[in-house]
Amino acid sequence: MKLDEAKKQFVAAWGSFGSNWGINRTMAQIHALLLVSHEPLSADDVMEQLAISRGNVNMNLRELIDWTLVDRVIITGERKEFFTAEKDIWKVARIIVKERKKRELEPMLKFLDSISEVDGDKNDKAVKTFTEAIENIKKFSLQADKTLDTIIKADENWFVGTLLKLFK
Amino acid sequence: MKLDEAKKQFVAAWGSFGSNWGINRTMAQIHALLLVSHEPLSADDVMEQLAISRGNVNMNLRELIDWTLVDRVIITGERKEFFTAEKDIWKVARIIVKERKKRELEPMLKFLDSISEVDGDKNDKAVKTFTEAIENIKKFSLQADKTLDTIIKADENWFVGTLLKLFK
DNA sequence: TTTAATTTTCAATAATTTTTGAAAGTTTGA
DNA sequence: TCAAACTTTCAAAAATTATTGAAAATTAAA
Repeated sequence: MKLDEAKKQFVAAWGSFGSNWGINRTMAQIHALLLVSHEPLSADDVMEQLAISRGNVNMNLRELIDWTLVDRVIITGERKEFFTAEKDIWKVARIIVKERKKRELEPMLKFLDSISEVDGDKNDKAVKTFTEAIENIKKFSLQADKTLDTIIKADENWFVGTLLKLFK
Repeated sequence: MKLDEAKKQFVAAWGSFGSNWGINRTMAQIHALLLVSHEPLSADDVMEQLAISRGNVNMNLRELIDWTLVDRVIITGERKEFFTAEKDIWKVARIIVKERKKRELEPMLKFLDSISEVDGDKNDKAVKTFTEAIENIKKFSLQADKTLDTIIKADENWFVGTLLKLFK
């Protein structure tokens, strides 16, 4: 397969993969494009290669920078800004875990606390089912939170070593 | 807080949580409603409590059953079908992991295999960057696949025991 | 400064996804 | 068998989300 064709397919696949995960398609495509580029790209490069508008590129690049998945780079002698993506996939995974935890899990934990106390007889089956469900979800989420924290802090070697051994 | 109010808030929260994860909001809301119900609900109950149409309820319940998150139950003397959700949150998590792995990770792995060989000089920086990126993503995905398999097979005790200890 | 290059914003528009609801299909009891 | 109860389907409509592109803002060279 030709390099350009393979790149194109990868960008498309990564885009649809991302959109399963609440990340918009274009954002994932730009990320994919930068992941497989051997040199930094300008906004114009991205516009051209993905055939999308300047505004769209700008907004999604900003979002990627916000996630710390992409960095602006200065190229001497160039007026334009250029962009590169973090290439270490373990680091990428840790960044995504960290961001999603912050944006989703932590608010959920806060919310669960806020509804854990309901009026009424604790022996009432309806009340009991509800409070037990919430308690279990809270326990689970706290555990997930801790586990994810450890993963975020861990490096690849820890992962491949300890965890892989554990999961033989 | 009153039980009904707490339930309503939980359903709304679970719905928006779900939609971050590529699960449609209504599907997540129906799941939430069943999670905190002490008795099975009929399609009419769901329609009424969530104020949504019959068709919508039907389609999303079918999807939930397909995911094995919800079961049909027969109530003697009743003509209608009723529905309950799996209440064990660890089991729920394992089901979701399993389904998403099947629907997303496995196709991605297949795809990565299909583009790993590109024409051209292996010393060409562009080719090298691409093949290395794909190889790394493949390695990562294979590792994730294995790890998730172990999690799917594990039970809660294993989780809380071994994994929690590991993650002190 | 001034001006040209570049980036950002955002209202309008387009694309996509979800929901509705009525008609068609199925099941069950009499 | 019939008919009422219930479930499923799916085209059209509504809601949501993403994209465009031109104008405004910013930046940097001269």
